[in-house]
Amino acid sequence: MSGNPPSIVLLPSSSSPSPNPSIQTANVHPIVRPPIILHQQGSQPSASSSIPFKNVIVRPYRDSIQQALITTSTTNVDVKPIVLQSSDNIEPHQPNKRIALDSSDFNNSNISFSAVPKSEVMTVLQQTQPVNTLSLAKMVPQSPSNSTSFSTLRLVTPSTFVNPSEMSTIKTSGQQFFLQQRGNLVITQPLVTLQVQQDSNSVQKENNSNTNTFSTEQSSNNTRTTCADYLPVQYQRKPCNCTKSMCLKLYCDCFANGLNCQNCACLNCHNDTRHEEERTKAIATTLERNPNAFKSKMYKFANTITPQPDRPLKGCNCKKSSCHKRYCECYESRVPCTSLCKCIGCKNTEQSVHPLNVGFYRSGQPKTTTQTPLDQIPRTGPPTETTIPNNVFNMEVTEALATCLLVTGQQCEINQMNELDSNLAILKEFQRCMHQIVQSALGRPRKLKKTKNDLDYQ
DNA sequence: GAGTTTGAAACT
DNA sequence: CAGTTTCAAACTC
Repeated sequence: MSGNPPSIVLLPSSSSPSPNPSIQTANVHPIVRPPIILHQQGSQPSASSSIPFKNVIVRPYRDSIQQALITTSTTNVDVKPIVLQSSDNIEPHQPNKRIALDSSDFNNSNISFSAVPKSEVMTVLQQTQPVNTLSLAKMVPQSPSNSTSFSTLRLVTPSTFVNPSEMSTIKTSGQQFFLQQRGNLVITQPLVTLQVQQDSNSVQKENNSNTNTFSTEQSSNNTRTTCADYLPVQYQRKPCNCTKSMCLKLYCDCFANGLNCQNCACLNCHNDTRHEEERTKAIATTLERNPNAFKSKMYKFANTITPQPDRPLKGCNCKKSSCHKRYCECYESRVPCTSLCKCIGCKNTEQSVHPLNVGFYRSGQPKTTTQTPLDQIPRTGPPTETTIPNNVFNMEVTEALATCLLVTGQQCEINQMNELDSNLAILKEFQRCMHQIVQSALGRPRKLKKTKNDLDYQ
């Protein structure tokens, strides 16, 4: 990912003298996690209102965070209010647009941030029942004329359970955020979304306004999120490491999958919202050259007896790997090579990947493989009318399932549902997904209406 | 962690 | 279309 050093600094353990007595120190175990934007706006700001919402995205990096930890552990840091750049750089709320800021964006602002007392953080947490959210800080407009409208800055964290007793608070200092917490550090993801609202009560209002929006579909009004945003870190796609392609070639997995780079270690990345125009051009160029680009090259449902629309568009061309290394795209996709392949000495046959892609796992599970519990479900024998095919629970299906469940859980949180109802909603969503997966795997038409079985759960 | 190998994508 | 180069990831040491 391209960009500047982080705007967020994580206070290290108690070995560092705290510059401010109110700042607690903590033993920090940085876990870089993907960003999640939980907050959703159900209503558009009125035209007359002046910037009712502002989204601020700060992009720290793992290495830089760790470096900052080292630095701040030995240095006294002057704590001053953090200063955002002029509001020109913080665009009015646009539900589907993110604004990426880096540390340089925080100069000469008319907005500053101050920490929220823990008691207030707790109060709001109790209001919103956030299992996945954490930390609030108040945004204090520097201009006295604006000071009447005290604003809330909400820091949204990954979908990790957060014990309220391990709460983080935000401290600001010059161009840095200080995030600190008792216990393990939670807010360490490379992309931290700060949502700024003008009205301190609007968190509550906003949640209330969303009570009717419970759905696994994301509203078009919502802050832009991707499926990957919601996935637990172990299921996230791999970050790319591109150095020369600007992530605008098919060399880049992110680009090839039609995704913006996120949490990547790439250099000079143009595969992001800041370079949308360039990215669009690159996509057009790539499609011109290869109309099948951005489509799955391998079939998703191997071994099915019914024709699949995602049969491989091309085969592999392996010469030395016997199609038994991840160099081989067929092997990587856990599907046997087909007549479309031009491979030499292929050992990635129908038998070798069946059942349960035994060869794949036994030949040494790659360290980066994102195997899910669902991948481990034994699946043997050819598919029949009543048995689902092998490989149904591939990564895409698993990710989609996990995403649906996470979205459901987050909607429950937003709607302030109690634990029991939340669990029930998630279970129902799981049932719905499983039913759809099985139906799809059996090649049956997608169910449009709920069955009696579905209704029994309600 | 550095260097090598590999095969897909890009280029000529 | 074929050959070559570039690229990023996988792999090895």
